[in-house]
Amino acid sequence: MRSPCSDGNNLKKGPWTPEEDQKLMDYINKNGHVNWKSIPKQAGLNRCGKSCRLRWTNYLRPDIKRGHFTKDEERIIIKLHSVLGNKWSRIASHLPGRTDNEIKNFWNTQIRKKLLQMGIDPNTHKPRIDLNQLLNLSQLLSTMRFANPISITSWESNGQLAQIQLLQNLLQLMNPSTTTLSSGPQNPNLLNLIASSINTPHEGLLNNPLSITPQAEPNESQFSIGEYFEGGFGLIDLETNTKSLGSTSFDVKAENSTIPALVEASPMENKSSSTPTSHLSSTASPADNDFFDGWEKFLDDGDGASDSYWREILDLASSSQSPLFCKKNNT
DNA sequence: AACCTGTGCAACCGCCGACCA
DNA sequence: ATGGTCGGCGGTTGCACAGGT
Repeated sequence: MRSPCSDGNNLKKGPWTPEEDQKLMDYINKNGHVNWKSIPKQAGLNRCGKSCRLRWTNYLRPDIKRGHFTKDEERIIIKLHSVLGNKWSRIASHLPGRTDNEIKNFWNTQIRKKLLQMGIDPNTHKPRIDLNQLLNLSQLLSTMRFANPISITSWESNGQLAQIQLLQNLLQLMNPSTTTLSSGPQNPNLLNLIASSINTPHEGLLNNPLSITPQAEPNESQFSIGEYFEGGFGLIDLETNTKSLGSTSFDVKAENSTIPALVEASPMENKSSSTPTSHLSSTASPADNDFFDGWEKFLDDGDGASDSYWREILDLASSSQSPLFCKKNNT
């Protein structure tokens, strides 16, 4: 049985007038709201109960805090969203005076946009990687540079950017229209390998505890720094693009951290964004081997003239101490 | 001045789970 | 056990407004 709001009766819809607001406020202030369905009739409103409830909870409630979101609120929202996903009411429960609707709107109109501009997938809270971005590695490096400037700087000073450039060239060869690689360039294994390779082994996953205050449900209140960065750049100041590892709301105990794992920005992955899923670990996975197996197959399928050239590159990659390929060495 | 486009936000819709008879 | 009702939630829509052409 559908709610009367959806039926073809003569109940009013659309924006509320000041008179309607006053009627609803007067009634609820006097009688409270036990049964929303009965409220419209008793308050003299030609609205459905659902509409009244929405108007009250999102607008008329006396404890609603209106106005712009503060920086702290913004950080909390991003942080909680990285853990909870689109659970707006749960997020709102951590922000006194803010409604789920308000937070949802704020996310969709502002935070989401900012994250996208920063190259961060707002669903996964990770750098967005698609083929175009892979082919434009400078953008990727720019994202990584602010995520972990020390690491990137050391790469540059070690001349390892040349190897990154090499990787870029490799990727360019994986154009779907020309490659015979069965798994294809969008293979998550490839992207994961690249991402995991970028995490230098000496930095590793720290798994230092990171607590959120006030305490909430266990899965909301505690997660590791590794999960945090996998979960997103929650504490990055969106205005300045600088990391802010201390705030009034979060007690961040670990500052030294790994570069966030990179993932493929695909709709399928976004489906599972509400819970932090397992991503790249510091140990190589079979997926890594699949990547190299794929390359070997690619080489085998190629013409003989270029074989030695590509095999040389692959050997170099396999034996390199470069962070880019360290996972292969770990196997 | 008129039109177009983008943005922000209030409100609605449809689904789901809890509760109850 | 079942079906109806209700409240809550997340996704989506539509409107008002601002800024640009």
